This record gives sequence, structure tokens and C-alpha cells, in this order.
Amino acid sequence: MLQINFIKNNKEEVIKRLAVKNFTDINLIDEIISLDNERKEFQPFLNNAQENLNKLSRELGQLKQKGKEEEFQKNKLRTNFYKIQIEGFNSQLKDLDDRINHKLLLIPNLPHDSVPKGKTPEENEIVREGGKKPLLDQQAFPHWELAKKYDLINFEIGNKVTGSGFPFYKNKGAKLQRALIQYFLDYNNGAGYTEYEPPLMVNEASAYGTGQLPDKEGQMYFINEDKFYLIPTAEVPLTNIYRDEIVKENELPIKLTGYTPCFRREAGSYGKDVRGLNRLHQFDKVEIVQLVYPEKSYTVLEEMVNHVEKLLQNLELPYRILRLCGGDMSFASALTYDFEVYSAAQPKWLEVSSVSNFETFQSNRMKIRFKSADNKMQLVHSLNGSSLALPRIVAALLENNQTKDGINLPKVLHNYFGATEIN
RNA sequence: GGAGAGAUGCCAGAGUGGUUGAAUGGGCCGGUCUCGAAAACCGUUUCCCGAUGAAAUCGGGACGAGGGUUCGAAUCCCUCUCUCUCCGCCA
Repeated sequence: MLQINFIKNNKEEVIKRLAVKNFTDINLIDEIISLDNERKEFQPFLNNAQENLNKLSRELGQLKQKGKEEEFQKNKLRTNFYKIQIEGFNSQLKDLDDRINHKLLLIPNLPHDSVPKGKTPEENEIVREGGKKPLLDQQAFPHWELAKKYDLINFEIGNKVTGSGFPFYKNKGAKLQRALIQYFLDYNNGAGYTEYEPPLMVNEASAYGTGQLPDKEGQMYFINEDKFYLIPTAEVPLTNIYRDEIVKENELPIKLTGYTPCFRREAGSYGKDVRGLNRLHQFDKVEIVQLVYPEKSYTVLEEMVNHVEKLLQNLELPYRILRLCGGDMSFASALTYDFEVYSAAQPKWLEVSSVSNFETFQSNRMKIRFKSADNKMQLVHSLNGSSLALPRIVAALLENNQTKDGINLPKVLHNYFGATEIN
């Protein structure tokens, strides 16, 4: 959520930058500003009435203590006037606050200067590519065939036991999951990220904090009885650790990592785009989150991009890094880099990570602050990224490294997997 | 799931209707002393909103959250959340 004072002081810039995200509801901005002005005019009236009542109450208290009952009763009547006033002002002010908040929640984060204009994924900017695309035989198999051939993943049982998008990993398929998770976590630990194993369900306040609510309600599984949401990503519990906290300056940067299954309802869409592991309702992911000094967040973003890039290089996968255009970015992000790996038998680029800087958009909602050296309260900047989401990595590993007799695994996984290939 | 107790500042903990944003102790920070440190002593130390920005100052609000009673609530009442103790169930 944007800070209202920033909107007021930089209205033209806000409008200009929101246009990059194809947000053009200028009326909404004007409404917010005029509502906030109204609120500011109103506040003193309430404060005054309160002050008067407080004074009178103190006087009444003294009369009571001195036992001047008659005077007390006489003056007591005067409080009614203020009470009625206060009640009226209060409800109007609350109404204004609610309306302002409600409207503020509808405004997306401002995109960074470097965000390209555009509406569709085709307009994302390719920053760089790396790795080598493999040369596969004509009869190379897509991963869902390979998964069946080597008995790694069983989609049919998943369909029966739960539903589509909930596969069973089996045998070496299950072990590969375990190996990847372990490797990713170790890799993140090595870069100074503190490991957490968070809850897989969160309450409503947490879902608001990271921005899943109010508008993305339909994407999350919901436990009605307890009002819990199944997490769509570890970002939600990890970042919310610090909700409503004032952290010490010397604690920054805070670097967190965690493995969790992720649950996404992702209504609709069947067919070849979602075959096999391409899109699931439940999948495994290792996430990284950082809370940092505002001035350092873009340096940290680059650092995180390099971190993920190195991971893909270690996995020996062909990849490319995209800077998302305004239209493809998420509501809360100021700048997002997507990572895609090339899955050679489909053949297709698959998104495996998304690394974003949210600046103060999340921390303002969550009130994650620190006191700077000059004793000023400041919001931290929050960033997160996947390192990495498993299913599409598995798809690419299987497809790209297939041979006639098996699937070769990259060197970094040999020890974790306990073998050099799947056969 | 049943019964009971509780939630106060960075921490411990007092306060059970009236100048209490909050005693006291500890911690933190600053100072005196010291070559330096410890000890001792002194001082400081919550956050939000508003008064056009900053500082100072002033006003309002916040004692788990939300509502209520009252001229006045940390203190009384209701609902919720969480914690602890005992019992039950349980990987």
C-alpha cells in the first residue's frame, strides 16, 4: 500500500508511473487526496471536543472528591453537549478513514524507473541469457513421458486421491525432490539466509500483509472452520514474521529462507500449457526473503538476481532473465525479474523464479519499521524471490538431460541424490 | 474437548474507577568519576494522528483486539484472540 503523504506530495509523478502499469484511474487518486484533506480538516474538531470533555471530567473529579455534590450534578449536564459532538465527529472520521483505506488498497505499487512499458508478457525485456540449449533427438520425450518411463511421478493416482494438479512423486522422483530442496536450502544458507520451516496456513491478517488479500482471495485455498489460508508461497509466513515489529537497525539486512509446499487454486485453464509439471495446485518451492535499508534495496535486488542466476548455472540449465513490463508485473512489486529455464522437449521457456523489490509497499501494510541512526522511524524495504520452484526445474532437468538409457544429473546434485543419473 | 488463571513499556513487575503514558527494579543510551573499565551517582529512553515541512512545543489516541457502562476506564461488563495450569484425547 502506498503512503498517502507520498501520493499527495507527488501526485503527477504517481499518475505518470502508474500509467506504466496501465493503471489510469486518476479519479481514484483525486478522491483519496480530497478525502484525506477532509480528514485532516476534521481531526481538530474531534480533538477539541475531546479536550473539552477531558478538562471538564477532571474538574468533575475534583468536585466529587471535595464532596460538592450539588455543583457536580449541575456541571455534569454540560458533558452531554461534548459527548454528542464527539460521537458525531468520531463516526464521520471513522467513515473517512475506512473509505481512504479501502481506496488506497486498490492502488498498485509504483513501478521503478527501469520498468518497461507494455501490457503482455511478450513485451517483457530480456536482460540476458545463459547456459546452453541441448541438442535433442527428434524423438526426445517431454517430461511427463519421462516421468512415466522411469516411474518418477504419478499424475493419475494424484487425480484419484485428490484431483488434478496434485501429483505423487515416487521412487527416484521423490528422492530428486528431496535432493533439490536440500541443495537449494544449503545454497541459500551459504549466502547468509536464515532457514525457517514455517506454518503452511496463515491467518487473515497475514494474507493481507503480503498483499494476497483483498483481491486475490480466489487463488488461495481456505479453511473455513478456522479462517486459515493455505499459503501460496513461503513469502507469506516468512515476511509476516516481522509484521508489526520495529526491528533494530543493526539487525538489517534480515535474510530468510524456507522450504514449503505451495498451494494455488489457479482456477481454470486446461490443455497443453498445464500438462505435466507445468502448472500444479501443490508444488514445492524454496523461497528467499530480505528486509533491508531503503537505500540499499536495489543493490540487494541485483544481489538476489545474481544469487538465483548462479543457482541455475550450477544446475547447468539454459536460462534467461526477463525484466517484467508494467502490464505483467504483480500488484505489489516495484521491479521484478523473472527467470525462465528452457525445457527442450516441449520445447518451451518455463518460469522458475520471480525476484522482486516491493520497496515499502508490503512493509507499509505490515508496519515493519526500524529506527535509523538519526532516531527516525522508517519503513524497511522488502524483497523476495524463489530459489527455486521445483516442478519446472524438474521438467527441464528431465527433458534436457535425457539420453537413451537414462537422465544425467548435474554435478551439484550427485551427492544429494546419491547417484549421477536416473535410470 | 472440559475446568481454572492470566495478557500492562525493551524485560521483569506494581497499579483494581479520577492530574497514571503509567510506581519500582533491570536493560539500553548519554553524562560525572577514571589512563581505561567496573562500581557508584545523575539524566534519558513507547508508538500513532493532528497543529503547512523540520526541531521544540501543544492537543488527541493507544495498557492483547473489538464493543459496552460511566462525567471520567489499565482498572467494571460482554465478545474474540493468545498464553499458562490441571484433566481428557493424540503423532
